[in-house]
Amino acid sequence: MDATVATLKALADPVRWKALNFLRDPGPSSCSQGDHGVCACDLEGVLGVSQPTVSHHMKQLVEVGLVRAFRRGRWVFYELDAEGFASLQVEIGRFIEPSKATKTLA
Amino acid sequence: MDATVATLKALADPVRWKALNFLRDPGPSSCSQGDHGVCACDLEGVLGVSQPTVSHHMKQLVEVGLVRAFRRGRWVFYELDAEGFASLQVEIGRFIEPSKATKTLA
DNA sequence: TCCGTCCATTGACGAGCGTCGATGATCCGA
DNA sequence: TCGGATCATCGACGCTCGTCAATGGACGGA
Repeated sequence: MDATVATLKALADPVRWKALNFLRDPGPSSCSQGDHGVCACDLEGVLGVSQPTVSHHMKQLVEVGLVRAFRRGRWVFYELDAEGFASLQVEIGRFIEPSKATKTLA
Repeated sequence: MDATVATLKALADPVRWKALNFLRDPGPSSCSQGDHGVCACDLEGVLGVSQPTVSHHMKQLVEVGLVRAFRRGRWVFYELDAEGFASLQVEIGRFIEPSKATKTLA
């Protein structure tokens, strides 16, 4: 359950949220090929922060399992990790159903 | 979309996450009647923080629409707001479906 | 092999946030 | 009306986190 809080903390940032939305629906980018994520160099311009800050934020998103990173030659490509969002959606869904005695699973 | 980040920021805290889990499945409490939420006085012991801190955290959860507060006489009762969690679940779900061109809605 | 490009790491600064003690506001019972 | 109990607000402290400039590391082209 602490891992869930860490994932939420990674989501709860305007810059990272903007980055995730760009990964979900990137426009025509310079380096990106479209089928294997978005180049890191594009994020610097989209997010409006410096290159070290981009690296810092993307590292956090990777660590909590919301983003996957691929190295292709000199470039690093990022793409969304659906599993991380799916498990998070499950955790949040537990607060919606009234009281189904959700203690059957550890 | 900024409101979503604010909601996530409210979720991304260990104390508030613990409070929400307690609201979802409270044990036998002293003040609580069970059908209309949990008394604020119980939260102080459960969360392990002081009373002003409890008030501070619960205020944030109410402001973002994750918790509703009812005043009954001298006591304040809190209960989960399913709508807040539902809309948040929708926002997160948008990162799961591959590329459905989700820009049809504003 | 050398150099340029791209990304990661380091160190430091400033803002924001969680926390508490003290105090104020409100609401019953006596 | 008075007093106690419950919650909200205020002010202050300390820590965490986002940010950048500077530097380091890795890769490919010349």
